[in-house]
Amino acid sequence: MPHDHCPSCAAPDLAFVAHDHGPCASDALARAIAILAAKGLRLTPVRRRTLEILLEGHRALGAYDVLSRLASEGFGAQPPVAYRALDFLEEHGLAHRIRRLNSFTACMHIGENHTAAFLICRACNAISEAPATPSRAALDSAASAQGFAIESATIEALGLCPACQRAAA
Amino acid sequence: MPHDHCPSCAAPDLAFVAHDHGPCASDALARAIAILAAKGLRLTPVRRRTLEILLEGHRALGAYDVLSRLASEGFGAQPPVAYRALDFLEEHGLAHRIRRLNSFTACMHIGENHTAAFLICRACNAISEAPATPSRAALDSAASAQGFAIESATIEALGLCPACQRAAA
DNA sequence: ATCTATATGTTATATCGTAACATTACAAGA
DNA sequence: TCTTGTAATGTTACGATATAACATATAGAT
Repeated sequence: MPHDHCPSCAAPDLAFVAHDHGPCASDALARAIAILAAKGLRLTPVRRRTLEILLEGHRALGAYDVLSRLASEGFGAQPPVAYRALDFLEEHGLAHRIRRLNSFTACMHIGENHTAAFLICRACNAISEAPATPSRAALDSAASAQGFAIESATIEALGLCPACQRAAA
Repeated sequence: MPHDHCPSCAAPDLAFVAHDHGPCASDALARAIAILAAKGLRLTPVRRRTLEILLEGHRALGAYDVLSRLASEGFGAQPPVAYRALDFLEEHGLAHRIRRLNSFTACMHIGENHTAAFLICRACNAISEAPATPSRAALDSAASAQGFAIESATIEALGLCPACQRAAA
């Protein structure tokens, strides 16, 4: 369900475009709070901080990167601390796992019911969450041709963002 | 480039269908030999055996699974032995990496120039290589809307194959 | 205030993957 | 045939990613 009243839905993904990132982050955080409240789930300090860390940029962070940030801020220092927070965020649609990088990124379309496709720049590591509806529909159709029932889909592309293409040329 | 003269191109993927698997494997091996010969590359004993192991079924094997098989047959017993063979096969289109499972599966469409989509049954672990052309086209179009140049795509779906859906019902 | 479910923290270990370097086999030219 | 450069295989050692199992603490309900 796209929100046409909000900037992040109307506009294409800004990951590859210079922009004021503050609103991206604060908007996402506000949505996260609303969604968890609606579901009766708790955005505890570790979880909130983990989400904020992911929201610092359009990139993916490994669990151990997140962990060292958390540890330096007084949270637990062992892997399950990070994995649990990240898994919670992913389970409730606030973050995504980037399989290609064994890492995690904040969801930029919180609250929209979506399959995400990720464009991963191999040069600058920026990650854009692209509209995946058509791609997902095509995948659904290939799956039903074999009688396969999809429960979750992973769609990721590795390549070069516009700026890094120019830099490489 | 589909081969309409060969069974594996004309027919839909057989992973979820009971079938005589012998031809799948021997056909794939024959194609692998032809392709490597054409490129002047060597299908050495480890590489060949690794491919044969992957070709034993429509499923994915972890690098360490492959490694223990290789080791038990007198090949080296250290991880790089398996990873090198697997990476070689992937690089030349004879095998695919399944990101979702951190594992590898034989390519069932060797020699066809394709982006693969994988249907992964979470109950029986069978893996089907589905036609991904439409899905990939949609992804390309989402990428170019952001000026992103895709170099490689990962399209995977987790769910239930027909037989396991019936078993679950 | 107590109870219960949830969340956080720990130790320990499993699993996946690669860097660096020594040794062996191979193919191509002298 | 013999050298010789290159590719392939093997090793040790380690780094990176992830989870099992269990102890402690906290929030919210009664």
